[in-house]
Amino acid sequence: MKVSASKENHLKAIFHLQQEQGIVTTNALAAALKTRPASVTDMLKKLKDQKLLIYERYKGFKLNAEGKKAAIQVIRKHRLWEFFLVRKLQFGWEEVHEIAEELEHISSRKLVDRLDSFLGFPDTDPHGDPIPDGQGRFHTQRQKCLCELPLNKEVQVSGIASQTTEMLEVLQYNHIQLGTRLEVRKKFPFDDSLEVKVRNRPPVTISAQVAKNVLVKDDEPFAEKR
Amino acid sequence: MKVSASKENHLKAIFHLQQEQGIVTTNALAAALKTRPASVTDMLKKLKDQKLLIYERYKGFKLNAEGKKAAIQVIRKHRLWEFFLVRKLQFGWEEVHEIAEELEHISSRKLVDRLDSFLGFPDTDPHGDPIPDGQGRFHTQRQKCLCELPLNKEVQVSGIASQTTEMLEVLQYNHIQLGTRLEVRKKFPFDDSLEVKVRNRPPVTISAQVAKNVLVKDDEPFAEKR
DNA sequence: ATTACTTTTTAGATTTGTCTAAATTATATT
DNA sequence: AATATAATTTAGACAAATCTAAAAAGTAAT
Repeated sequence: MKVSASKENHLKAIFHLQQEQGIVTTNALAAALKTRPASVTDMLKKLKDQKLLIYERYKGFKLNAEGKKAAIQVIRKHRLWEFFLVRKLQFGWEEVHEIAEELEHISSRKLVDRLDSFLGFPDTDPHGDPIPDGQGRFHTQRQKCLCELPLNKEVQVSGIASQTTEMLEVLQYNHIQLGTRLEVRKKFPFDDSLEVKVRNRPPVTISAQVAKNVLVKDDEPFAEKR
Repeated sequence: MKVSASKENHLKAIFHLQQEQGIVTTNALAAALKTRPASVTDMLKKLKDQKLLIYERYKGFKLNAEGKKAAIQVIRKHRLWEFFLVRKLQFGWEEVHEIAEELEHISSRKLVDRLDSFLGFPDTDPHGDPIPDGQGRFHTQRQKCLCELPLNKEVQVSGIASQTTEMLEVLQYNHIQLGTRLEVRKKFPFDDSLEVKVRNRPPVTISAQVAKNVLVKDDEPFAEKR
């Protein structure tokens, strides 16, 4: 049973959404994929027919075991290719997402496994997201986000949750990137913005929207992967 | 102006055919692509509209300068990925064609150039075919085939023209692969089959059909690429 | 040059994935 | 509970790439 590139994109997006929400809605998925609700409905029917999805109309939906397995394989491919692009081809971590969106649809299972081995079985991609192994298991925890951090504790940026160019622009402007050491100095309850102190720099203010997407690891130094 | 994967496949096939024939026919292209003449005609119109093709109905067709440039870029991608798969991911040279057929449609130009650099700017792919550089120039000559070789001259296999599994099966059976040193001992005019002596092995007989697809380089040792 | 054959093209259908606009179902408010 | 609003689905259309069957154009052979 074949899964097209478009279906893979839907599976992946559903997987991510249901991580947060449990059940996924048509509108949310349409927004995530930059497509229309009607198109999502069309696709849902196909995915249901292929028994990858639990879905009843007007009721929301989520992946079943098969669907999750398929989605995780796509995520695995995406993250391995990102790792390859950054570590082997010297791409910047902020420019690999788009290319990996294409590479993730190459179908050969053997290719993915060989690539994994070639890269030394990494467990974290260049944005800090965990890379599932060949059996779909994650070996790394998801990082905490800046907004749920105690004050005045120095941490290190270990991942960026969203990779829109707009987001990355803000981060670059504030000299925050993967590996940056920083601490949260103050929280403003009015808009949940944060005052953040980056080592050796004046403090800057970060909106809640941005903070939500900056993932950090407590303390231990950022290990450069070879 | 976008060129879909299918269009790229057509461009590539036309390029190869016009190397041999100068002008290409609808039936020949349909056969090469395992599609139908009617489908080819449809695609020809699109390629003509995109000004990649010189084409008048019922008259045959060929790529113009733009079309050739586009085709060569696809060939470049295909052969670089094949090289990558064999040299970096330890694939056998007989199994990479299919995967490269997918990888060749990844669009990022930067990716291709970085890959080229990462691989050390190889000029020959694992089947012995020349890899064009970033400007579309070929730096290597096409190899001669076994059937047009003088008798009793030791040469080295530097390429396999066709990669069907059936072909490769015959070669494997006769212990012929990339790098094998051999010489042609005798030609049988009746069916153009050849008696071939592989170094350190008893002589074997090779059909004309197979010989046509075994490409060799005169003498100089097979340089292992790093 | 007329007929027979081959090649190529056209006409019309199909599949996949998308869309808009309208209809339907669910939810929220009074 | 009735109604307004929001979310979702259906209906119908479209573009891309393919197909089959039939028509048209070109080629060859007497």
